[in-house]
Amino acid sequence: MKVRTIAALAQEGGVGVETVRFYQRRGLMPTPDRWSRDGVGAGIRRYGEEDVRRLKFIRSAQTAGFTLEQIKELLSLDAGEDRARARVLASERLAALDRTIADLEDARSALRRLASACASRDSGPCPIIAAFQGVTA
Amino acid sequence: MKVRTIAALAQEGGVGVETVRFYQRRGLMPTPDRWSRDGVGAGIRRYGEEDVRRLKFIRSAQTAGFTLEQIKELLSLDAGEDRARARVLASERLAALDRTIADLEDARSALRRLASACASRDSGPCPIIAAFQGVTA
DNA sequence: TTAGGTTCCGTACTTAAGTACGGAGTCAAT
DNA sequence: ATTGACTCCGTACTTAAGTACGGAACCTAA
Repeated sequence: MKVRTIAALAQEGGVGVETVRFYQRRGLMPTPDRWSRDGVGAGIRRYGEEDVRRLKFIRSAQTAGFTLEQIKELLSLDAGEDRARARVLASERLAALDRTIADLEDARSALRRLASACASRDSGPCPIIAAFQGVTA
Repeated sequence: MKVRTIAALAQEGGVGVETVRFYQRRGLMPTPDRWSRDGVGAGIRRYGEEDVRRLKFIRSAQTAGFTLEQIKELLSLDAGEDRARARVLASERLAALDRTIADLEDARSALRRLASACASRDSGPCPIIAAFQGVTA
């Protein structure tokens, strides 16, 4: 099993070192014991595959719109028995996500209107505010 | 033309009074002159249809992912002549929006996997972290 | 005309998610 | 053994977008 320093872990997870530390403080990532290969001195903390998976999960869950607090709960559920709670969190987020996606799709069509309203020729104002009228979001 | 107080304006725009004030401080909303119907005293500021449209536009543009700073620029473009700049802003945002929507759709399918992975029966842990593996976002 | 609800304004506080800093300890290569 | 990079840790700062507060001015209905 490959071990890595916090910098290598952070890089694999696509975040900065300080962010990993921040997740540790918030209880989302473990703070493994320090150790040195030669057993001399206090050593530094080293990280494994599990930590990489965990870190990547945090990033994906964030993309899904979970807050760090909720992700923390998800991580605890991953190890626990409470499937019902997991389903609740997933389906609530799913519903919110569907709303968000719908809103963004409305926004996209408003932007398309805007782009084409301002496309023809190169002089005079284009009605930016008007391009967004009628968007319910 | 109907005039309204700041509270009525805020309500039509779906925001709080303090938010309207905040937009004024940031230069996104005008701060109309005060006046009283009977001409006595300093009066209060009153708002019209244009302000309502402007406020609603700000909210929609926010949904589209523009920052307040960018929205401020859009508002100035709405009155100006720089169509090219408007197209740049719109198309940049459109590209970002497409990426975001794609990411959210990935997240949605991960959540679906999660929900169904935790659906069957009611005991034992469900692999929350694993349900998100393979999501590029 | 007076009571109460609003408005106005400046200033301060909040939240989420980082980001930065500084000094001391540790590691790896020369 | 030294040097330069990296780690550790506590604390402080940042950013975006609000939210809240408090006192003075203002407006409206009774």
